[in-house]
Amino acid sequence: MSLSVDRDKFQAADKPTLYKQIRLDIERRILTGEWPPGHRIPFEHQLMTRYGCSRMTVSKALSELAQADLIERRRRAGTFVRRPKFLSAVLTIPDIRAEITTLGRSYGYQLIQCSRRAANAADRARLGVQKAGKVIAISCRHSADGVPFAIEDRLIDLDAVPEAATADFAIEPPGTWLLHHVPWTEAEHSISAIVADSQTAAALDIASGAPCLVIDRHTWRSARTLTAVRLVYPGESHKLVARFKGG
Amino acid sequence: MSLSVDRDKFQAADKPTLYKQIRLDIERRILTGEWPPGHRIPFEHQLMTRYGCSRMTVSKALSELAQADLIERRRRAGTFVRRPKFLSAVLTIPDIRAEITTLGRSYGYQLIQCSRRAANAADRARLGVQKAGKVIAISCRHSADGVPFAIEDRLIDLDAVPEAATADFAIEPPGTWLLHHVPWTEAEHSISAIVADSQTAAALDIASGAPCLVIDRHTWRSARTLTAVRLVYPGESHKLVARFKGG
DNA sequence: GGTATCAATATGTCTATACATATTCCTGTG
DNA sequence: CACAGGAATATGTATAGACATATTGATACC
Repeated sequence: MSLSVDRDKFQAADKPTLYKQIRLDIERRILTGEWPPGHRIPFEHQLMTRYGCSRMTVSKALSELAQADLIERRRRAGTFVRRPKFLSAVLTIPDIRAEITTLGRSYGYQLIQCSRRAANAADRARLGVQKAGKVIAISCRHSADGVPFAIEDRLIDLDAVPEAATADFAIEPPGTWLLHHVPWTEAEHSISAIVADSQTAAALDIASGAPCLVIDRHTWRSARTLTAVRLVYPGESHKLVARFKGG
Repeated sequence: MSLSVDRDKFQAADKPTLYKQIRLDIERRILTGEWPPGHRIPFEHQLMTRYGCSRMTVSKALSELAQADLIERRRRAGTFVRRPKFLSAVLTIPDIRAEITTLGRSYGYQLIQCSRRAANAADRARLGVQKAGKVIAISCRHSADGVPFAIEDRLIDLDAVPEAATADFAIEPPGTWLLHHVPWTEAEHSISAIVADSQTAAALDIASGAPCLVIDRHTWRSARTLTAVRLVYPGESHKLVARFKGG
């Protein structure tokens, strides 16, 4: 029986070796905006005199930053801070409201239910937390041009996200609010298919027994659960598309 | 809606330098399941004799894999394939056979139909190619412990993949064969939900009208279509999981 | 002015070597 | 047998040097 031995990779204070110090130093300058996107980072031979080490060492630091997509290295030209990377936007959590409005369609939102309560056993299981705390449970519906687009059933851990108590989910969809107010570090999508029961069918205005695509999303910040949400989409009219490179 | 994963990084194909070849070789073994999670990767000095290079070179390949979280390196103990595979199903091309066998279940495969023909209009539309060429059309079924796992309906462009003419798809599943023989550069997954028609239901041994998860995958090499495949999974037993980081 | 050519230059890869460091394994001791 | 401590070992970091390669920028030529 292990009490969830979770090796905290954020606190794991690596021994500050030289190349790691260099990497962190440059990373800090980028993240604080001291070196904005497009900025040219000092040449390797300048960095080696600055840090008093060999070129291989600064090269190792820069290589890791390049692999993490924070910088871009171009022969002869130099090394540059990358523009806001698309990869993260790509793997980011979609904001349904933005998704619909950017397609030029009108977005509609109805709050079905919103309650605040102490977490019961089912809530704790769904959030994957041990001890009881307060949660907000929300049911709502998104629509595009008046046609139901998705129904959402969400649980927010109020201990992890106390600010959520002040949000008005009758006006702003919880997903949109969270995206704008709460930073997250990890997320997991679990995608499956179901057939609509009568209640779901009524909410989505489809036939009972029609296929639906389900996304169960769990979101964390530093190993702490923030929210769990289930989104149900009419399965014939919606598709998830993922395009990627490999080889 | 889109989970729109577009990892487009300008360049087409990196020059295959030695350390990159090593990295890709190991990556392939991990992703195809040849080296399952927990497997200990050969020691660095073994890899340097295998690839005929210095330890620094294999170390660089391993370091990048470690940064990508595919492997874990432990001093004195060795290097191991990591258990939680990041960005699994949705963002990689899973080898169904490996997927099943690494879970310790027995893999079963039945070729339902395999024909070779000149591409008709429907084939061209599905492959997204203009001119007619030869194609291989395959229908088959995968099962785990004797229970149907997925049905597969695939089209291979023989002009792009002439080696496929020599493969025996009665023995080896086409997905597995392709993964081991044909390098790809881009792929797109389109995920949706359907209800099983009577034929699908019979093939998957589920009730007619039961939900199914569908993956339509299109694979290219340098903008040239290689294959298009539709995989149908029983929707209640199977889930696609995508785990990712953000902020 | 436009263009082909070439040298300069910054990054990219690789080697051989050295020592540091964390773990495991083994061994001697109580 | 338990345990402390040392030897063995695989990875981790760092060095200097060498050559490769892509791209820029200047130069010469038409």
